[in-house]
Amino acid sequence: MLNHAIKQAAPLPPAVTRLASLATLDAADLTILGNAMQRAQAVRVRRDLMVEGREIVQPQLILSGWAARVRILLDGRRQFLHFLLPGDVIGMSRHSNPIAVSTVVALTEVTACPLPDGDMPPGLTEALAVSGAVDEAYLLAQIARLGRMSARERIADLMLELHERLSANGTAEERSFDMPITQEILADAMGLTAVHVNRMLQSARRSGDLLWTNGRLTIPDPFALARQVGRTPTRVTKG
Amino acid sequence: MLNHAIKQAAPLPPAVTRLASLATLDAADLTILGNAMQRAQAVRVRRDLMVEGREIVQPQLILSGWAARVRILLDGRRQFLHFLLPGDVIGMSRHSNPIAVSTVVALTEVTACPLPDGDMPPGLTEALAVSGAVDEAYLLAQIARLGRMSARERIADLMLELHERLSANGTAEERSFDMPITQEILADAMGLTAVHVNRMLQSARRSGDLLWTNGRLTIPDPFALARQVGRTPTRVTKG
DNA sequence: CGTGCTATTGAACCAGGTCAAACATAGTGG
DNA sequence: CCACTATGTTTGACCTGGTTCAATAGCACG
Repeated sequence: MLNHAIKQAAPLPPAVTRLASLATLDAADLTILGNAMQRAQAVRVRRDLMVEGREIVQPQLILSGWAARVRILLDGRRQFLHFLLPGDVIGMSRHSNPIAVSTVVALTEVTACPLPDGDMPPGLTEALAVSGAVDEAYLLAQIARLGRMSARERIADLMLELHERLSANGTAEERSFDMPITQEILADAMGLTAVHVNRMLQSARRSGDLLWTNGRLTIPDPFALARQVGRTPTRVTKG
Repeated sequence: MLNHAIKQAAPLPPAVTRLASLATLDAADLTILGNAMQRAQAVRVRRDLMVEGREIVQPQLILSGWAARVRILLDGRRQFLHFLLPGDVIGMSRHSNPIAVSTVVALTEVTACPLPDGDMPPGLTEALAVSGAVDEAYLLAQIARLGRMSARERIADLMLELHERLSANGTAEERSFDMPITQEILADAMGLTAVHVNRMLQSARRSGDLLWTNGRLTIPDPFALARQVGRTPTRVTKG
């Protein structure tokens, strides 16, 4: 079938794949999205996409690369709150004169495009609303991880979450995905030190739970690992 | 002035005070709110106001008492994600067929009323939107606390947050407020054990930072304590 | 072929956890 | 009015998961 052949030749961009997984998008939605993506801009590593306390100019959609929401304490301690992957939205808000409640920094080279902040066709509106709900669910998961899981569990649980999220945007394999971050960044996301993260990763590798080489993370048996840490997939809508 | 006299005689309920602090409410907003509050219902301690994974029937507004969002791990470990105080809203969502992403449990006897989930006058709509943004800010603060603060700092920071929030709904004094929870609940909110919370509270009392007696918490010098832990007030709108 | 990250390893240390017992305090029922 | 129970707080002794500090090694890049 022609349609099929075309799809194979030109797969959807990850950001579109993700949004389409959250709500049904029709032609009008895809047009708006396509236009927005024309205005994509590159952001270099370590540059901020958004700064805590500053007015939010426009919501943005991550098209490629990894970013993160981050808080820095006065003495320099750093906590990553949430990773932002292709298809994730930043700076959405439903009220007037919003200011950013966290800084967003690029962890790799990132491309992102501004999103119209006014009215949008219903499919896209719904997708963005669902995206917001999913984000909240991941924030809650992060709290439970930091508050009540051991270092081993935190890392396993986060890897499963990333696998789930990258699967939703079509950029993960069945048991592996690219993870272009350092152990130090992972440590600052998990409330641990880089040294301890290193030791836990080695221990996880020895036990066959996780392998991380050349920027690629492999989870030999995602299902078994999920059972082991008591993880269930994140859902925000019925049906 | 008569108006003044009336206000003194019948101060606004905490929930209204809070919402009015988030957006300008006019007569139409107050009418809707007043009607909703007629349908207030009591919820007993330990009862759930909402269960993770179940469909959200209707958003609710907390009128009195304390509740919390909570996650329980498979082996029974418990993490409170966020405290819910009078004026807080639960179960708001912007998408269709939402399911609850966390359980909400009453920590004390609670009264709450259902909120219309359709269209509302603009002031109330804005207040609820701002409320959602504030909630998100507090979730982020909780992540930073659990991930990167010491036990002492976590407790001090949370107490300052509660003081800020209870001030916004008019139920806190300048340097104290009622805190009707146990040390074990506090521990499960801070990712600590009850034993350690107890020791930290005693140490905080000895150093004059916090006193907690007869269910009332006193912060002798909130301003100094905030400076000490590097805390700045939470803001989500400009102006 | 130095310079700057990132990853790895070892050894000593400590914040916070665990376990167990004692000590309130408030109902509650007899 | 007093035992009896239940829930919460406090204390002590000991233990461990994770940190700290420091040194080494790998690797990309100019």
